[in-house]
Amino acid sequence: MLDAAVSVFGRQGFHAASMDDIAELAGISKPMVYAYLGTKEDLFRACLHREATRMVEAVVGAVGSSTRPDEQLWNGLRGFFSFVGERRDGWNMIYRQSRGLEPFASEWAEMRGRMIDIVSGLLARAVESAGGPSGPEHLEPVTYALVGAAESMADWLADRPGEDPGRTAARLMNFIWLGAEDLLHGAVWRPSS
Amino acid sequence: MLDAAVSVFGRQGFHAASMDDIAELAGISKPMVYAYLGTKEDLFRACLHREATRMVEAVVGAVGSSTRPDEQLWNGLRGFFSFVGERRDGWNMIYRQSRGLEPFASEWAEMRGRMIDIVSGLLARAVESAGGPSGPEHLEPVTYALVGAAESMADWLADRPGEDPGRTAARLMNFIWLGAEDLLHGAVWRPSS
DNA sequence: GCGTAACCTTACGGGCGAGTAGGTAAGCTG
DNA sequence: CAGCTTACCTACTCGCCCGTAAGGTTACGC
Repeated sequence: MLDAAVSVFGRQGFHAASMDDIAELAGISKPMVYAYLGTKEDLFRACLHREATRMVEAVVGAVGSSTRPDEQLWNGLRGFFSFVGERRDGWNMIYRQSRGLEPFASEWAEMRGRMIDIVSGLLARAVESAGGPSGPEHLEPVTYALVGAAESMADWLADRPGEDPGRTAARLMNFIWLGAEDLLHGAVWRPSS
Repeated sequence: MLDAAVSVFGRQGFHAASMDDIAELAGISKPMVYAYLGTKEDLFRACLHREATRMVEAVVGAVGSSTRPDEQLWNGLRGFFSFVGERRDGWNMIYRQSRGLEPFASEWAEMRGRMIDIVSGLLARAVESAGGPSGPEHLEPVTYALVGAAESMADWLADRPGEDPGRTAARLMNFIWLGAEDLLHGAVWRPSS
């Protein structure tokens, strides 16, 4: 039943989706939806919460307890891309439909903040183990860049059913890590003039 | 008048925004809005088109005709972040409100595709001038990663009025280029096992 | 056979907002 | 000044869709 809601919301968005559509897809009638899950807003919130939690769990679970920072990142990315590959609708809902929608902005920001924190902590440990120079305020924007890159590639992946999530993760990993490695050791790019 | 619409749409989203709100903010009455710009959908489309065009122009103009690939990328990023810093509402509209909204998905995809093409072409020249190995099908996903990273940092920037766009561009440039440079010369990261 | 309770339906109220009809007032034209 | 055009507004219609009230169906106790 939440699945039906996620599917409809993911495809149509909060406003365009009607409760009748959701009820129909779930194979029940509208008052049942209200009986079980309350208003449309409650329903959307519940869906978003569930999908976001699953996503975070997928990533955290994949990162696991491996030791080397690059391996942690690699595992996390694979977990993330697998999640997106498997749960298209959930991803649509989180990434394409919840962002900037006023009643849910705080929920969304909180869950994305959790994601940022995970990655940020991961990077911090990487910096530490490499003895690099960056303080936390250098780290935060870089974390956003990394997460954004992953999201964008996930979206690319979501529209290409033939692609292998692992392969996509490897591509991104190359891009990130070969850059990050230089950065971790203090290399700096500067404009020429 | 389009400015008013962009502002309201950017903050509220297509559905939550009412034509009365827009008319009021523009200082005219609703029938005027309809007379000049047609239906709500037309209006949204016009706004999106204008803002996206301005954004692309800002980037293309900033890339200019400089020669070195890293300089081109650097200039393009500065143009992009300046745009976002200056035209908050436009950015909100493009990035937070148009994505995945069914009636506008094709418009959005087209304009983002243009952005992707620009960056992709830029990368292709960089690869060529470095004599690197990557074919175009390796290039496309990397372009998505790069664009996604820029978008995410732009969003980070949009919520932090104190930040300097140039500084943000430099951060991203470091992250991207020090990674890209390795890649351009054929370096590859691999999982350990 | 009749109450009744759990469960689900159809079918409606009501509000909100897109889009419009029709009116007002001011500027030309003769 | 009469007649026409332009520019704009107030005030309405109408449809959509959230949320609910009222009614039907099955299962069980007595």
